[in-house]
Amino acid sequence: MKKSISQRDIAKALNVNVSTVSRALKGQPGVSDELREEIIRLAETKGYRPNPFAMSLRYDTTHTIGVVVPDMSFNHYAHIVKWIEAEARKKGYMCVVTDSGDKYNSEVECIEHLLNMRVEGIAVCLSQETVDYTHLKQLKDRNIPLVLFDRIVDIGCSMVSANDVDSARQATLHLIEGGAHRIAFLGGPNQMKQTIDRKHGYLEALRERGMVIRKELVRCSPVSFNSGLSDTLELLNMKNPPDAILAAHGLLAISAFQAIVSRGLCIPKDVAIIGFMSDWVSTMSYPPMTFVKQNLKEIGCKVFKLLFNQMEGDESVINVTINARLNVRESTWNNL
Amino acid sequence: MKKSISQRDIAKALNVNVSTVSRALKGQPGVSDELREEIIRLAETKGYRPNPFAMSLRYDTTHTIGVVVPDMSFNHYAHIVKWIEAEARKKGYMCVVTDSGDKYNSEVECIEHLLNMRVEGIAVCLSQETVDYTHLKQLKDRNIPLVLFDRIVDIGCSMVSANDVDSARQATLHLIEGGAHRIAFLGGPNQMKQTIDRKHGYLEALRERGMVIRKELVRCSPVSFNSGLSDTLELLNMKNPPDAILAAHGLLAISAFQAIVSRGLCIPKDVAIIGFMSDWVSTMSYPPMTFVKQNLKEIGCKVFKLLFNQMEGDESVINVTINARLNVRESTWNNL
DNA sequence: TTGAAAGCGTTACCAG
DNA sequence: CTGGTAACGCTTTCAA
Repeated sequence: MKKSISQRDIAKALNVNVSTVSRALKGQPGVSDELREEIIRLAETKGYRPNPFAMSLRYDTTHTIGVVVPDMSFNHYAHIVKWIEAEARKKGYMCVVTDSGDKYNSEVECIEHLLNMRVEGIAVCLSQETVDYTHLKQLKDRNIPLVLFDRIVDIGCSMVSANDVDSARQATLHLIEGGAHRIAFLGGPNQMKQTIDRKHGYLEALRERGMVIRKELVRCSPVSFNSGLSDTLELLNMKNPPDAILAAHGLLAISAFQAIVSRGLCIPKDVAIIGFMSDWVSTMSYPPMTFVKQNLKEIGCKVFKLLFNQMEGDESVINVTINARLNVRESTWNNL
Repeated sequence: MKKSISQRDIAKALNVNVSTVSRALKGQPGVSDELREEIIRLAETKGYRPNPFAMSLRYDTTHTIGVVVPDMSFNHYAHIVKWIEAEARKKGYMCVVTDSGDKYNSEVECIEHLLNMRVEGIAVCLSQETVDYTHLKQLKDRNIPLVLFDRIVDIGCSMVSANDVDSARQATLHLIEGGAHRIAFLGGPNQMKQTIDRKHGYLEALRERGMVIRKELVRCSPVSFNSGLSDTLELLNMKNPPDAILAAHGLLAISAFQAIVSRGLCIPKDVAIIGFMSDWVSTMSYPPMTFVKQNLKEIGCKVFKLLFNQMEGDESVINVTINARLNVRESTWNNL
């Protein structure tokens, strides 16, 4: 790799002092116009770029943020990252993206990796395994801005998430209004606030409508295609199988859908289904799936904004909820 | 942000010289065992981390790579990035991911952004607009390792891509064997090598089987949902509409599929379809879509490996092809 | 208007 | 075995 040219190189070539070059390039007073022009010209022709590492050393600032997501190959997370990165770049920030693979250990490693890099702020979407938050609280002690998003937990830092309780409630109400009597809930591990909230909304709707809550219809397992598949198959094997399913994660929605189809059952006649999931898949399925649509762009932009404010010194802890809303398609009864 | 502690801090606390601390921490000879132990202990309790920026300054090396993709919210690219990042982190490299939004101007900006960051290598998946490669050739002049992937172009650097010609050929042969007589091709802009190659494979198959090549069935437009939709609708409006479609990009496959369905046509009876696309969507569609499956993990890992080798000084230009293969489902005739 | 020097964190080299 | 110092690229303060 060719060595890049420095202010010193320019100074030498022009037989002036580095400090003069620095002033000239920064547009500071104290350089004659002709000399300044000459310096700038040479800098441009030689392709001078300020060395951000020297800058970092000097100012103890890195202009870099870190992001941790559970799985970049899952559209939902990647889509949010896209907008975090876009906003960051607009403000001149680098964005180091890391993938925890939905594992706690790896999440800790990612944070460690980012700390080593001296990022100025970190945005995290928790892994489904995470129940210990010391690696995050540690950030607070070190005064490193932190924003949780999507899968959050209340540890006293800013967060951005969907209105999980209410959107799940709305979805469940929609199923009830369509005539479902035995609505199953498919969620992630029970320690995840996201799962708890969505389950909460589900239960709330049932209570509101005076429906019986059946524990056996509530399945909370690790988020994975296989667990979604087997949970759904078990549900369908019951003496009294559910006539509707609310899947609280995209993967679970996909696997539940396929389980239903594999049984030769008709959607929504035999079993209706609603998923928290992304547009493409829900549009392409047959029948098209009713889904809870989240505004991923808004989430991503807001995450960076909160992070940025914190990095600028704003100490306030803000909890932002981005409204998701139900898009009704044919996997439920869209003729109500 | 709390100032992190440095070797100097440790040295001061222990009343020794920084250079001694440095040696102790690096495990170099020239420090008494007791002193070394004391230094290490203090470093640990104080939470010392080497400052990578000081390191970068010292060695003119950054341990950072950059990635440019057209659209992180599109699963295909995000999935590749996931594995580039994973491999990079394994080797202690930071991975700065940027999203060009499939725009040439933005791609140039991304490269610029990465160069400012002094990344040691860059992996690029070209935007569909890119026809001018000076921003990439410039990297060669500056001796910055470059690997192109997925959407590549031959400018004398290492590349990783799918066997586009042959997989398109295989897909087309499959359509022909299923009885299709008028096979349409849906591709991206004509300057994209990926489109050219896939079209080439398509034409090769037609010629092989002695079929007439109909120019009006070949549609190359910008890659977007809307263009795929309107191109397909126009095809279906023809006096002699196609009885099969080969869609050379995931978005085009999705939009073509929906266009066909919106016309009330039956897949594959009226129109068969094969797409270059990702697993989830093709599994969830009805009927499940026959698709060209790429090994995205292998692509991502290989990209980093090539980049890494170059960063280690390997000058060889390597062109890797990762075999994709046809997964036959019900959007074509899977009973052949 | 310009130059010289110190400092950011680290390492390498040379002296003691 | 340990200390001092220069160097990496840049900015800032002070002196000329």
